[in-house]
Amino acid sequence: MKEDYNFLQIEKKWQEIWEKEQIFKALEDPQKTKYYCLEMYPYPSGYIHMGQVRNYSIGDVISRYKKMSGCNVIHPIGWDALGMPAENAAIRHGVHPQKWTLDNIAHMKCQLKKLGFSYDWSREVNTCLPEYYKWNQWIFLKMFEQGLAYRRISWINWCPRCQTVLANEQVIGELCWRCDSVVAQKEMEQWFLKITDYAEDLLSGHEILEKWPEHVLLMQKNWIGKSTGAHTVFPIVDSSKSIEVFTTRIDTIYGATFLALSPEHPLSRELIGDSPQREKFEEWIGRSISDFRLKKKLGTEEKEGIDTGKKALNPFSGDKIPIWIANYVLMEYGTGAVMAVPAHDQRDFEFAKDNSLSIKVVINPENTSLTENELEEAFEDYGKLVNSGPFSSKTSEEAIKEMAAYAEKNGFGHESTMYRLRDWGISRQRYWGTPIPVIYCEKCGIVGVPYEDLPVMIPHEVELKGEEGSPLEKVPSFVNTTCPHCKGNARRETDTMDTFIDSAWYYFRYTSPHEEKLPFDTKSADYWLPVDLYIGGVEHAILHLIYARFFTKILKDLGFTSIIEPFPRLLAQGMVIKDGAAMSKSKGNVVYPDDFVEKYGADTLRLFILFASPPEKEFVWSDEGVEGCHRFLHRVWTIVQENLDLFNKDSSEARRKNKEGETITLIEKKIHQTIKKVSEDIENRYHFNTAISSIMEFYNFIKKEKDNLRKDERGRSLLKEALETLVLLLTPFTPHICEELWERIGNSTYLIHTPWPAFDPDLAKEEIVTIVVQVNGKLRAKFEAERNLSQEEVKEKALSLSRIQAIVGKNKVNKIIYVENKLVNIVL
RNA sequence: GCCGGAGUGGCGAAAUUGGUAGACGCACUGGACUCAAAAUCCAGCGGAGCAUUUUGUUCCAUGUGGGUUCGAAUCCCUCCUCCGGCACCA
Repeated sequence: MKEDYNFLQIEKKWQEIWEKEQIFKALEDPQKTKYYCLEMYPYPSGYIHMGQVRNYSIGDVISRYKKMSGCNVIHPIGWDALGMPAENAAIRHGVHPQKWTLDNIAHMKCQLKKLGFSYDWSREVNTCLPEYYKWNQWIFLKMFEQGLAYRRISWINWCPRCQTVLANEQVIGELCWRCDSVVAQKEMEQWFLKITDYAEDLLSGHEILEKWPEHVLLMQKNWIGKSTGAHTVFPIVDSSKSIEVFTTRIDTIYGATFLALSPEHPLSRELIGDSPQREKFEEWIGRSISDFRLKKKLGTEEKEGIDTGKKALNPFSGDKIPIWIANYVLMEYGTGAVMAVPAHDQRDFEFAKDNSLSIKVVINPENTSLTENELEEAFEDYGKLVNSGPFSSKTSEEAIKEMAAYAEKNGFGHESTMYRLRDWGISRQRYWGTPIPVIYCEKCGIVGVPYEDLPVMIPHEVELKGEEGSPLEKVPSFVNTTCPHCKGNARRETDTMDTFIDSAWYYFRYTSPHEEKLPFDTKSADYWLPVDLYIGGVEHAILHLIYARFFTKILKDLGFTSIIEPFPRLLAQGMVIKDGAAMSKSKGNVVYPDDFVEKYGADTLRLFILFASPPEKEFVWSDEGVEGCHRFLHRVWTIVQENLDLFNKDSSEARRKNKEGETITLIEKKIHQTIKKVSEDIENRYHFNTAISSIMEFYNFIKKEKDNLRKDERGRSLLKEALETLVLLLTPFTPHICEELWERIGNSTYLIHTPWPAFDPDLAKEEIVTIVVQVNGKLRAKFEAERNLSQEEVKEKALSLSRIQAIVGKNKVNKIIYVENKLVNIVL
């Protein structure tokens, strides 16, 4: 009796069974090879979007494949549940952030379950629960003890109308996201994590990450931005003070015609001193700093400066050079002061031209000499030194080494390394985040909350209006506390942590999600970690992935883990595109998965997403493609249904071996070739699109051969084997339909516990190969030949072909190129 | 500006190590089934030409122009377009 493919019913049925039987529960088992498959956990925005469906479908293929291949797989999921959108919802709709978040999680959990992902839900992690964020606080305190968490004044975005700090993401084109006021820059005391201490580790760790996409490593490398050079001290004339600069081009130091300080440089104000134009200077410096902080303007802003009237002594040349304050010098890189070499640095060149400062050539290109008057732009390449005292005529490379050594010997400089990486500012004046566990006491200063008092709970009762600073400041019961040391009155820190902290270590928590004494159990973490495959959007290439690597290194230094890199293998998936743009609410081109699950089923949606393009590429959504995949699943369903009788009759006779003397049939070959191809595509390349296409080819082949095969006993047995293989190979992609068919053909095991089919390399080999015959590189003929025929035989055969003879004719054969089992190229 | 990545039929793509360009799917066209339609099944499907009863066969085609090679979508150089990252980092 033929039955229709009722996907809705089938998917519901198996999802319930899987859940009831808890077949995806991961247990530590030292006997088995573990496999940790991790996908980036979602923010509970309300709906699972297509990007996440793609992310999780990829992970599910790998997880299911690895399980069938005998690995002990951990495949967890959780919620990145703290963050701004919950607060915005509260401000706009008056719903409490916690309720909003938990409701969203409940809904999205349903969505994920309807897609049939093989998650171990017993390990679900939710970062907005005290059981989780308690450990953010715990780790923070450990870092605070080590001096890795510290407080300092820094610049933040400030909305003058709302009277509040804005995160960078809340500044939209220099305007406040809420009230459209122009955002100002303001200095505030903030908490920082000393990620810069780990700059070198983060960089050298790349060596282990050979299986990361190169462009991601490159982005991180640029972000860390290591450069080597030298520090040099320029004494200020008629003063006991001096100015230190960092340069990568100490070879150009004889060409330094002025120093430029950042307006924020501690000496700037002092150097202006009692200058007659002091007031103008003060105004300019104030304006310059905040202008300058508006990131958008960086690089486009006109270079401006003020002459302090003071001079500094170039320790190499003995020249007295003017000290300027210039808006193009960054305070937070290097020393906040630069030696300006207009002839060999384009920025200095422009500044010198605008301010009529002198220009001095000290590097010449090979075989040319430059003159100051003719320079139209700075010559920035390496070359040969001139006008550089004892270093003249050396090459830049030589001079860089020797001059740094000279400076060191004479006590005014030394070789040094700089990074662009900045310390991680984690303070947020926000409600829906992890409270920073610190208490301010007038007597005792900054005191960490004692471990036994953790967690510092996010207070439930709070007024969220989106105005005036941190919401927690206005909760007296939260703010007012006692000092753990002196028991006197004290004030609690009201800033909360950046939510990137939560995601910096959640994959540790998955390994022991119910651990109560520590953030995670070290033994469990040692068993499961590192993550064998981490899959996620390429948009997290820098921030999240650097923070997670940083936290792992800290946890290692604290002795809680032995791993040095959390994610040895990263699969950065491409974006989901529709109508030429990334799917996003603001673009209005979002397609929600639910409608498709309803209409075609989860299996179809998953198959389509995986089939459309390889994971690292962009995925272009098209409504029509879905139909094709749905049709394919229908066909698979039908062909198995039509041949159910095979499985009833001789179910005792499992896969049979070929008897002596029986030739290997095409269908056998196809079975083994397909298993090989699909396994390799999943295992080595993660190219699911080609894996699926070869399953489709396999189906087409079965379809064509089935009537023939049914004619004799051997054929029937092979057809049966082919159909079984078809179901097994499809399982990681479309698990529900496969589970149903697997049951219908008489199996009682879950597919996840069924071994992935193995291929026989001998059977997968082609015995007859097509040899291509080219003449002068152009395809002229083909013939079939036995595999591994000798070179002579193949050449002879190729030359004997009548077509080839006609073409070759009387021409002289120069040489013949031979590629084994592939081609012959006759060169005339 | 600097650093990456990509560009292949009408569309998504394939070609894994330099060796048959376009697998697989979508769309489209024709046919079968049907009173009819949908669904399904079968066949065709880069362009141009020649020949022809089909089987054939030639030329052109992987953004542009060059190069290396017996042979290039693949390697090298030029330019164009699109995407991503960084962006006064001394």
